[in-house]
Amino acid sequence: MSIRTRFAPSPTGYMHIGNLRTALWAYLIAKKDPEGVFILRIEDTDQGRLVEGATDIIYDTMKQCGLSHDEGPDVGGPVGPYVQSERVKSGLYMDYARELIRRGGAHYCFCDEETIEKAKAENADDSNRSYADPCRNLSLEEAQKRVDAGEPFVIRQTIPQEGTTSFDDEVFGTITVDNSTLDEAVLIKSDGFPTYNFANVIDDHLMGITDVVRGMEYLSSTPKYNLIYDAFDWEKPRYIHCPPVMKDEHSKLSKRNGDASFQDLMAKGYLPEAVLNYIAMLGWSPEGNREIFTLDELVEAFNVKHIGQNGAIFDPVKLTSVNGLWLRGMDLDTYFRLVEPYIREAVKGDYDLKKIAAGVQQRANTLSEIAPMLDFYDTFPSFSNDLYNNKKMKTNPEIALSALKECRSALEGIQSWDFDTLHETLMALPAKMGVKNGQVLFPLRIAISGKQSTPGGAIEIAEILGKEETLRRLDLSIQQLENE
RNA sequence: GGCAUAUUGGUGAAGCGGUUCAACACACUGCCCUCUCAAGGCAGCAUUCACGGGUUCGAAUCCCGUAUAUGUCACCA
Repeated sequence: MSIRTRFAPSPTGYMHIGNLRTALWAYLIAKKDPEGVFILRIEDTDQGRLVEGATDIIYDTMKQCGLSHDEGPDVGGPVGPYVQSERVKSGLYMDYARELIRRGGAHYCFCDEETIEKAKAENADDSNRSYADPCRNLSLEEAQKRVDAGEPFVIRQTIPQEGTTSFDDEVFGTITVDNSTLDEAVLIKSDGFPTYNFANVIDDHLMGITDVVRGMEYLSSTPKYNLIYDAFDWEKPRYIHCPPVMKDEHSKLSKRNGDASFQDLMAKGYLPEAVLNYIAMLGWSPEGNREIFTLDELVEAFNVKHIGQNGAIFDPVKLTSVNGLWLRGMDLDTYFRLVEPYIREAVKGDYDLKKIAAGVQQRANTLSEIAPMLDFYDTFPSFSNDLYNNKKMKTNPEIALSALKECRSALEGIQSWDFDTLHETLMALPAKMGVKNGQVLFPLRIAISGKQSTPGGAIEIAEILGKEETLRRLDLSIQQLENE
């Protein structure tokens, strides 16, 4: 049988990195199987927490990442609908809940909040169970009578008082718990909606999910879900519980914290591919030493056995490094197409943007680093002659002035203003003057850019600036030095 | 508090009882290259795997206890 996995977010806000990683892993696990199916299911049973537009963010994010689902609300599929609120309308969960009651796996409960609180308090001292529902002892006939009479009710799971329940998790191994520690949780709320606990199990079964991929916060409730599978006599799925993605040692990434969301990462100039690449490795490690993977390559390399059990701290610095690797690894044409708008942010003038892109490609780790590097093209910044002082280059304003004058006269005579000619002409100067390359080219670079550091050397910048502008700036800088 | 899970350097991590077992990457430091900054190359960076016991000829690797962290105990998912 082919693998079927699902990503089942609830539309309560935007996608944060931990969620995305779960989606990614679920995708990878499905796609590892050539016949595998990846499903998107929207879990919106909590009507109170729905957030306008949240579903679209989910679609957009998945799309940007290339995580395309084979079945889902927008693309359809054989086991729809794929939105839980729509499934509720068919009465499906209620039907299964009644069936569960018949099978002894659930019962009606009429307790109000007050009695629950009281029962909890009474139980607190002598029992591990936080809530033993008094209604579990009602006879079905009596309960049915009260339901028919219109009394408000919920349906709760009935848990055996004795024994243990255990299951195997692909990541955490065999987990065993005492039934006495399990809550008789609500399955159907008083508004008739199923809770996550119930809808999830029913949907996973009905949709033929073979591998349940989800956060490890569900680890302790999984035995309860298995009890439901057993009561229905259904085959249980494989479980892959994922360790959390942490913000720091103590706290998980939260939606509140802006920089943890996918959209914010995009806004900060990261590539979707790089983000995906990086987060795949939060809690998972590939077999060899390779670290850069495309989505398809991740499918190939991914292996559940290498998922770790520890929470992984999201490290923006490492992400930046991975992003830089992606950026530098692109061919110039692709890179240019991607980066042109970012260059345009800073450079309005009529320059060869592709040449500028080439200079920037080896230096920028994120897209948003690009514009600030390029501010000197449009406007020649004012700068202090102090910039010419550089110990390593063995330069100072005095050396700079003589070098600049030499450059000025050499540059003036150049007819065809291209890189090779420029290179040839300028490289001849240090030899002629009997100084080191840096003592000529460093001052030149400062003189025409006005900046301590630039994405490109003197020759590249002069080429891009053009003859007229280069000489203009050079004159200004020479003048500034002479006035000192 | 009960229950569950985990604990390798600043970070992600490899390692799964014994052939350098403490890989690899980020970060950091130094050097090289170099017309700046980057990039790239090279080197350094845990006598030690939370702590304490035990098992074993031999443990980061198995067992027990302690500590710590996270999760869960909702008519939230």
